[in-house]
Amino acid sequence: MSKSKLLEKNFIQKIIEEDKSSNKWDGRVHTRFPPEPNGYLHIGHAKSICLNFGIAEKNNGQCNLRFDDTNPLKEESEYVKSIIEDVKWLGFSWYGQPFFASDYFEQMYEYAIKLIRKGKAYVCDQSNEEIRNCRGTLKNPGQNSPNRDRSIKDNLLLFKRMKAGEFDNGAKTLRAKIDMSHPNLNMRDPVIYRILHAEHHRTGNKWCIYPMYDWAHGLEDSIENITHSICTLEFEDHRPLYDWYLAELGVYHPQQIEFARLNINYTVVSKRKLKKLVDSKIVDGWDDPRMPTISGLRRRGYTPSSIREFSKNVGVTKRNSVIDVVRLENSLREELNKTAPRVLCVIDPIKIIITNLPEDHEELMQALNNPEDPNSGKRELLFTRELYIEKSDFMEDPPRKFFRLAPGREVRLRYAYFITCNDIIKNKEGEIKEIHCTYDPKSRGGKSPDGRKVKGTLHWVSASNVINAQVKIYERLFDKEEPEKEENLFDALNPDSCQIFKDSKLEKSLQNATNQTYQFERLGYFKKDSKLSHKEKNIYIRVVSLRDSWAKINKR
RNA sequence: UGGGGCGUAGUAUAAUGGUAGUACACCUGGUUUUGGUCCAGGCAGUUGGGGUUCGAAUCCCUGCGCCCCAGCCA
Repeated sequence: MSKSKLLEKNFIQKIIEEDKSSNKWDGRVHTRFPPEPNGYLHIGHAKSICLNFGIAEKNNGQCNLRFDDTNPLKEESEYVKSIIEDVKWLGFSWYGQPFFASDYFEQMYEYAIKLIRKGKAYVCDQSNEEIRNCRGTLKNPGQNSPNRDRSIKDNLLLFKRMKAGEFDNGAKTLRAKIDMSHPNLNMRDPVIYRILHAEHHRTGNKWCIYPMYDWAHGLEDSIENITHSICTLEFEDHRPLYDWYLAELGVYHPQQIEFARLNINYTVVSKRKLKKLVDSKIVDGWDDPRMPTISGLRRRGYTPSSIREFSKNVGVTKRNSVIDVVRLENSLREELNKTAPRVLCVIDPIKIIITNLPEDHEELMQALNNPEDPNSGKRELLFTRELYIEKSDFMEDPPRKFFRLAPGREVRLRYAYFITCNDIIKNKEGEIKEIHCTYDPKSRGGKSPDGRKVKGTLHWVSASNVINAQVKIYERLFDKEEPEKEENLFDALNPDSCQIFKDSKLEKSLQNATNQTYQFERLGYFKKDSKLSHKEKNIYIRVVSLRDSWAKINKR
């Protein structure tokens, strides 16, 4: 708590505190989260959501959820639905009902007429290409449109005819009359309305002219009485235009503040690129557990609180930065370590025969449900002559630092006995079929009365008391640190981002498993894939691995 | 000088002109029936150069580097 408290005062919060003390907005704080419904929300949006809703919460203000749906060509109600679900899931509640920019189309249109009447906007006949050619370059000024000095009367008439649908797509635009030689390209007579004969997901065919972002966004903020309009850095250049429109209209004028968007290594946070992954079927939809979408993280097993904690910890500044993806994973591990019940499961099994045990031997061993939580209680594990352990926990010819089972070596079976490997049974192909061991009856519970120490403790399950399951181990989707920088996104893909184990053996107690996340001891956190599992089939996915210092040593 | 931003350990982020701190990563060691957790310690930083000042990450000057902008996308 104190740790995160220190991190809470970012530069935006400071601005807000200054505004409060100067009573700039009568002490109000009203933010908004304004997604365009053209894709699913991702972890980058989560940061923005946590910022906007968090700032409002912290300052006893409100935050609107507003769909910035001004482009009928890209937007769908499927996305609206998912966005609502995702924001809710993250644990935030917005002010009133969700708002839609499209609900303000009429008002925006009236404001445009007001601007025309003021002589500050004109209908332009130039084509897309002509406008581009006349815009000038970064270093050279642009040229005025031939229609720039059209009379107010003509502009009014033409604009009404645009709205009435008398012109084709792209035939005319409404433009602001600012300055074609302005050093900021956004101020060179920007387009306010374009003609788009397209069906809108909410207004249907009522409109054939649609407002551009710069025009629409400030008005939306103004109409909703927003105080602080928080957006990302690339809109810094648009702020002069945001301010110009609201000032010319003489309407309520919120303050736009820009912050740096979230970047995470080994992942992409671009709706366009994520859509490409979905459309090309490289992933199993927007909610594929490898996707950095909110829905993907949810299916993967991320908790809302771990995402909120992460968002808070990465901070809010104006510098572009790249956050290490392990910080996201760590915030999840930190929570799951405290909450996840432990079980013993073998993902990639190999059989062990305890040769000094009778065939029908059955013995119940006591196991802690969670060593981190003394109130979590105990459960029983069945110990029998035939067991499974993890293939990777045995080596025929182990390196020095391998603490696990090997010929002649003694290890502990968690919550059970010490066992020693005596023999290896192979098939004709030379593959190991079973490992023969003897157990030390005096080491029951995992302690030896003679004080003998063993270095390794292995997880295991009884061969006669298991649940069969399929387990999916996900690795990062990209193996390049900055996949966004790759010329071809697909070149950055990790070919082994999903490994499937079809013959995993789960501890029997999991037959009553709920949808919660369990720790498979020594392996990581796992949960049932609620989308793919059904009664006859168990599919578990690895939510996140445990920290693995052995893997690190082994790599060297 | 087209315009707008940004430069603090490997990464990220703090520090009213007053001891450059924190987290993650990395390295040591301790505890441990999870090579997990936990605990202790270590490594490591103000973009360069000037100036103001008793004192500069912070103020001034001047370099250098990085990001964004020429959609009728948002």
